[in-house]
Amino acid sequence: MSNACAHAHNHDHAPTPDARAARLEAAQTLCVDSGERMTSSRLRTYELILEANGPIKAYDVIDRFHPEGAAKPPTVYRALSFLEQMGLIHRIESLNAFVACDTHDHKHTAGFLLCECCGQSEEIAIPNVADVETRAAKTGFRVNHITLEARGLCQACQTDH
Amino acid sequence: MSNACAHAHNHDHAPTPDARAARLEAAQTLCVDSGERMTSSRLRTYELILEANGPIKAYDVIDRFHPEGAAKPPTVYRALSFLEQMGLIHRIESLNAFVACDTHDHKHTAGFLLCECCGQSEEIAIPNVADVETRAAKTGFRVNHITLEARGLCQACQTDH
DNA sequence: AGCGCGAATGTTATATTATTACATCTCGCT
DNA sequence: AGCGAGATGTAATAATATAACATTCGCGCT
Repeated sequence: MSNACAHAHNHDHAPTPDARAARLEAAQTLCVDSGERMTSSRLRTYELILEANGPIKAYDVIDRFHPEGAAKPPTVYRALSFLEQMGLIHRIESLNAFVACDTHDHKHTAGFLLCECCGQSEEIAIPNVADVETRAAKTGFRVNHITLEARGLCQACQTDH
Repeated sequence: MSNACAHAHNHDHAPTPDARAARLEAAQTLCVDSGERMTSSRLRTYELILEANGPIKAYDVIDRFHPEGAAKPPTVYRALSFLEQMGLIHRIESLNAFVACDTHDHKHTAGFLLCECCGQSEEIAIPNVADVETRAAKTGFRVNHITLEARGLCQACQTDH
């Protein structure tokens, strides 16, 4: 999480331990139901992302992976791609970071409001996906995936300043 | 430019040499009018981006910078930030690449259609900027900048396949 | 239980992308 | 000419991500 400015940033968004446990459980179920394996490195990666208070960098996951020392990068990058494919996490392109999916149905496309001050993110539905597709279709372009990331200031960071 | 598939990709989009010269000229003017200096490394960087047939990576600019050998990274990264601040180029977050701004007024925010096959990009106005801002405002978030990148297949690449 | 297969992981090395830090130079101004 | 701010040069290194190949694991089959 970035910390570009002076004030406190004590507006927490990470799920509570109970909520995390429930999400880990649900993720297990989701994988089993899809015929995929929720292995320990995938679970550990997901856990660290859930614990993070906002988007977290791959190398922060790598560093926190083991109590005694860092994981090897491929371990974590593989888990990240898996979790992304499952829709359990999203990659934030403009931050090179990852955040847990916040919707119940684990859609693979979502928009984000990214606070430039406290680093937290809010997942939003992309308004009018259809308009983007319509515009694209004007030149015959077929859309597979939309990245929408709005940077700015969250309410807490506006009032803190 | 990526080349993920077999077919020809002979659908060129780079500006003609004449058009490039005009754009370089216009960029000079824009800088002078804003009290900025269009120095030789900035100009060379912009030229290489204009010559590219789609988004170009920083290190491709670095490699092509001098006839006899590569530039030093800070030279090019500094020029890239300058050009981006001037609105002459855009950064494509999902590709870690840069593309010349295609609009007359050099707006700092634009959307992109990115072909996953031929690697070319088309700059579009972001549909529904207002909708994003309205949605953001619901939680008190103030938007500074929107990144919109739609990946998919351009018309040429659909028909080629 | 033992076997075989494909998926997942381990391991090492390296590729790619980007920045820091500090010395030096250039240009416009006086 | 001399100053100051902005721009550049230079070396080193940080941060992000993948390639390649060996090994192990889980699971269905016999």
